[in-house]
Amino acid sequence: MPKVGMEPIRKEALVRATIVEIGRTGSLDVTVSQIAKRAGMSSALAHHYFGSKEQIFLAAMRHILSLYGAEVRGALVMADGPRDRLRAILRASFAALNFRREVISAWLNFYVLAQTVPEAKRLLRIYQNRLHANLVHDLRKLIGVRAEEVAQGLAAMIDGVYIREALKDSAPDGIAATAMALDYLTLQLETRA
Amino acid sequence: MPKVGMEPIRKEALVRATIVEIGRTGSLDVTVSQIAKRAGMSSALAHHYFGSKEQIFLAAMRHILSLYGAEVRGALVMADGPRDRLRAILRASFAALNFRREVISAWLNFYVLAQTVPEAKRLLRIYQNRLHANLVHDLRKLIGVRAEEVAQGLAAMIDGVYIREALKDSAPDGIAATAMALDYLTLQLETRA
Amino acid sequence: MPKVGMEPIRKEALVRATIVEIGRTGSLDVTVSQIAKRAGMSSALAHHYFGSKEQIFLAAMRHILSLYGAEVRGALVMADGPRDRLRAILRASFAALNFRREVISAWLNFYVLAQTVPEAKRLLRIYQNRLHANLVHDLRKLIGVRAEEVAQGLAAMIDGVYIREALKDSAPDGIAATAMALDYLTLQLETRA
Amino acid sequence: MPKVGMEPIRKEALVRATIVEIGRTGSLDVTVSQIAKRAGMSSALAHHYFGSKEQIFLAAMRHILSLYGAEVRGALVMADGPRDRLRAILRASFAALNFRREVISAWLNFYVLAQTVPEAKRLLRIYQNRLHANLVHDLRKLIGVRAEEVAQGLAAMIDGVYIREALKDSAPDGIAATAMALDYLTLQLETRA
DNA sequence: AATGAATGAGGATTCATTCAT
DNA sequence: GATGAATGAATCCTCATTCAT
Repeated sequence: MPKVGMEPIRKEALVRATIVEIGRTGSLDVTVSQIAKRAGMSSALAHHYFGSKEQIFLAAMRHILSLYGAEVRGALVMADGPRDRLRAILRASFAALNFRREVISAWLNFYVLAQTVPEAKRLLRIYQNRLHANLVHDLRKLIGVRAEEVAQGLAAMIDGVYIREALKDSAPDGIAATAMALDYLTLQLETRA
Repeated sequence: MPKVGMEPIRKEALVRATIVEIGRTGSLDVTVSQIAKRAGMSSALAHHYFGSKEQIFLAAMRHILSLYGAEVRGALVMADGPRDRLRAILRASFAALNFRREVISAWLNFYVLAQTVPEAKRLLRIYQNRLHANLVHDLRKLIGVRAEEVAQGLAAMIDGVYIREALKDSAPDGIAATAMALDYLTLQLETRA
Repeated sequence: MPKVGMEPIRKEALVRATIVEIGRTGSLDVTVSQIAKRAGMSSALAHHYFGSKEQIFLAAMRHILSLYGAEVRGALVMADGPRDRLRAILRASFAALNFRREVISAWLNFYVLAQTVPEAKRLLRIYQNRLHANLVHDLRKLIGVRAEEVAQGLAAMIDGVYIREALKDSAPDGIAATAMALDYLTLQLETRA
Repeated sequence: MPKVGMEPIRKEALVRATIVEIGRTGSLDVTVSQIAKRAGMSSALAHHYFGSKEQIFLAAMRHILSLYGAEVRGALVMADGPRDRLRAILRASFAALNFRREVISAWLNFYVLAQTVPEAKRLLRIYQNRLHANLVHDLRKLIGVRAEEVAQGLAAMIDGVYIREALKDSAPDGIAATAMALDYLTLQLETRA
């Protein structure tokens, strides 16, 4: 019997390495060799498991999106009531696991990837739709018809904070980011409710 | 007779072509040949004028940033009072000239470029600082110490709207974008003033 | 219980698969993995049994040559007299078993292989020599000294018909091919005898 | 003004080098680098002029086919009457320019290429059709309805002689080859006319 | 000023082959 | 016997950049 069961291990290592490398260089101009090397294997093996560089990138995207999704779901479990749930979503968006240098850089680059690769666009849209649905779901109970536009505003603010973070030299500050989004939310609820 | 004074003409053609090509492909993976071809000249000439691909990109950035700067300055000239000036800045941000498909795509990609190329980062920071200074200048008169954070929020929202636009299939909607930012501003002024 | 006696079974499966794959792609650019997959095993096992890709190809050649040899011998058994024997050889050359798409393509490619691999050249020469000997053996009885050149002509015609078949879209027509060769033979015998 | 007019020179050098390399290795497993090196340039330049390896091969085919065509046309110019013309075609087929080691090897490999590359198949078919048309044209005047099958036989013999030449160690013998084909022709004409 | 010519460096991908289990 | 794991070595192709004219 052969050595077996390496596939998931290798794939995960490659996905992590991809995110690290994209974060490190700040761009998608990362070679498969670099990724493979950081993941501790040959580039040939990386191709063996993923078939192409594009698939590696997409797997990395899925990983990041699922991390984010898990964070949000986890936060919602413990939230009580629409107001609390909305706060939970915003907090999760800037939680330490997602709001890291490399992950932020990866997000930015995935937006670029989505311009070229349809599957990347699809994945990013799923994220956007899910976030929007979550926000609207709770906002509706609080501000009715204005839920839609406020959800758009919140989403824009979240993405905007992310992209601006990519320019800063200092470490990402999730607390401040959360505060800013919460402030916008509070304002809307107080005034329009 | 040698052609004289071609330099600025050639350079501008290349800058325009660069923005178009980045917008078309949605990435910085644009070859100098593509750019040069679209600008109606050989790639050798492009190098002759700019020295390197990086310089071409930077010139394109400067162009876009100066377009934006001009739009804002133009809007401010006709504005009267801090409230009106703030509105003018937001309107200028989503004015038809800046809020075009290609330009939006270029912005997104310049954020990526800034991760790698120091000069690109510097240029983008100048834009951010100027915007921030403009916003704070007028906000301070209206909401005092809270000016800083509201300026951050507005800037994040502007960038967020831009980046999200890159994912949409429909044409950019400057009116809706402006409305969203104005709404945020109004809310802040009404509540915190 | 260890599986015993698998070797000949595996080897034959690989040989058949090799011919099929060469026929399918029409070239020697066939990967060991493709061959192994079609033969229902891993490429590692293919190497285990044959040692190298080259050996797999050579085994396939031997197989095809022995198929041809068997066909000819079978035909000769039932032939009576030199004239009849010559006709039998020609008929066997275009018999259904040999004159199939894949086998024809394999022949063509084995001629190419023989340019590079000495053993392949040796095998092909054995085929040529045997055919020549067979033809001359009987021709001598009929046309004496002219046997040599007529044997050359017949052999060339056979190979020519094969190679030209590789270009056709329609299925190989053994009947027509046989008729053409027989016609040449008859002509020689009638005129020169 | 730039250095100019190199394209045809480079292209021809590459075509020649391709034929030499295919002849030398006896297969299509020739790298673009090998070809380019022999042609005295970088592989990048080879790609610049031809776009792809496949196009280089096709150009080499066209070259060989046009050489052959020219040889035949040249021979026909001086031929008088159908019998003479047929002899001229056969002689041209084995004339020194075509019946060289490398060219023979190239022919063999082009038959292989035609299995995979449609354009190669098309080119080879053009050659076959032209040869067939030429032969039939003159045969018809001499043997009427039997022209078709005799043309097939002659064509098969020509190709067969070529392919068998690829196996020999000694230098190609155009005289003997021509004699063999002429003999077949003569026989047909004498008997069936 | 302008460009065709030319290349070095690099990158994605493939594949025969080996190895550990 | 059998195979998943793993890689080194190629190979095609691209591209920024330089140069001669």
